Amino acid sequence: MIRAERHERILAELARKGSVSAQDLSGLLGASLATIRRDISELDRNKALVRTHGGASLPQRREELPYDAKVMTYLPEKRRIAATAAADLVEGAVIGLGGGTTVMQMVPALRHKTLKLVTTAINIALDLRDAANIEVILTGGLLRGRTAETVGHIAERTLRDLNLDVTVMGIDGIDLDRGLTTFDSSEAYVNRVMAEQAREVWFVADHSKFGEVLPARVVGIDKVTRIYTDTDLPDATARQYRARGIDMRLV
Amino acid sequence: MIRAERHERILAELARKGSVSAQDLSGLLGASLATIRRDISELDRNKALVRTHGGASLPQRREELPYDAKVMTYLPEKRRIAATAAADLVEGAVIGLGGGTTVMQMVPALRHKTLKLVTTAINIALDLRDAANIEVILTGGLLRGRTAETVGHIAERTLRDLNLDVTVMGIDGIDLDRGLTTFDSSEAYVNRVMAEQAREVWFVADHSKFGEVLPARVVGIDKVTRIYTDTDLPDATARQYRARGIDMRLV
DNA sequence: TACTATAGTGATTGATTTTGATCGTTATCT
DNA sequence: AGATAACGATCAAAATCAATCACTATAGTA
Repeated sequence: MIRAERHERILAELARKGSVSAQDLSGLLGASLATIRRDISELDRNKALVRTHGGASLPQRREELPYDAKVMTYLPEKRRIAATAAADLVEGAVIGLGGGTTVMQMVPALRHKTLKLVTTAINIALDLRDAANIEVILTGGLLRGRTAETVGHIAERTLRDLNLDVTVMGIDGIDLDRGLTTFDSSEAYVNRVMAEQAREVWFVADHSKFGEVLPARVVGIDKVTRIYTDTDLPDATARQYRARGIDMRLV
Repeated sequence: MIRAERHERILAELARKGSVSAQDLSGLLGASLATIRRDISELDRNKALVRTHGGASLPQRREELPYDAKVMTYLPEKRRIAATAAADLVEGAVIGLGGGTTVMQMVPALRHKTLKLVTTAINIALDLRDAANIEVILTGGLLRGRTAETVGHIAERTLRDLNLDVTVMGIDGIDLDRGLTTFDSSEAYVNRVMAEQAREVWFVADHSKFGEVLPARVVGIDKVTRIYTDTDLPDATARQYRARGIDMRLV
């Protein structure tokens, strides 16, 4: 039996039982324990299963965060920014939430508010699904694996039928001339629609995002009504944005 | 038996009974008291249960308990059923997936296939978002907290524009006369639409769901083309369904 | 064809982890 | 308080693991 076939059958057995011992696999596949262990180790490296003492079991895919490293940078600042922005949302409002690590940090502060949330990010939706006074509407659409956000015409159509009081975005780049920009153009487009449907657009991000220009444009600066960022933003920069009529909140 | 299996069976026993003695577990799993105690301690550290004098009992967070118990009941059967149904999906097909604990168990087996999935359940979407050859489309709509499924007109509209090869449903009740039924009428309606959009409807559930009739009707029996269940289903019952032209697969 | 390089497999060995039994201590029940 | 059961700590036995090496199959090269 070739290795690829053994791997498939190990995974099939795992899907069937939840966990298997190396002994059983050895008998089942007619391969030695050494070979089974090598197979299991390799599949473990590929994250297809988790190796345990005596065999293997299914990986627990419980609500883990999609970003990991990105989440950690400027985390205290992100928390302050997110908590302040969340507190400023008026009760009962209809809020659009884009994806991004900073917006994600709003979740704990949103939990006890009364709001109607419209979001493209399924991890935000999952975290807030049991909040008593929050109504969560998912845009739906094609799911992007990296960011756990939905994009495409389905998401767009859902958004076009909704009128939002405020859209809160945490985008990778903001620049006076180039506006809000991000990596992925399909995500950029959905975020643009969400911004267009809202009376106000709030931008939340730590100071490192200022001056960053990325490939895909979301909206121009003039669409942004308010910005929450941290106090490390240079005064001169803050003044430039205020001159464009944006309500700057440094926390 | 490896540790992962013992842990799962301890939790299953706990979900069923509410509390168990170390003595009983020792007899049930064929492991010594010392090992059972070590297992219980470990599960207690992971907050999966609470250790008590003489055994273990369920943790206090009452919110999640009904769902956890539902996941654990007939888990081995659900795994077998789900893995078999998943393996029978032809590569490249467009599949509709409803919610439910049995459908959820298809995730590990779906991971390595090439499919286009349309689902109302965000936990399924989240688990499969990083699968290489799977395209996940979320219906979107209003999120129901208890089941993490989306419902309402947004979900319906998304589904109406899609043609599915197969819809796989795991519904709480199936009855020859009353058809597929569930608790929540809005979830029932979305599932009905998903069934209507599909060329085939596969029903997956352990044998305990047969004969159950719940308030909200999804579709009649005649809409179901294939049923996967476990071998504990009485032969007479299986024959009745076969007489209605349904392809019964007992695994 | 014969030779060689390479990768995969299975067996062996000593190291490591897990397990089950023992025993003094602690908790629970009457 | 006394009896009983469960507990934690400890240790030896058993199972599993990692590392290594020899054997086999295959492909490529001369």
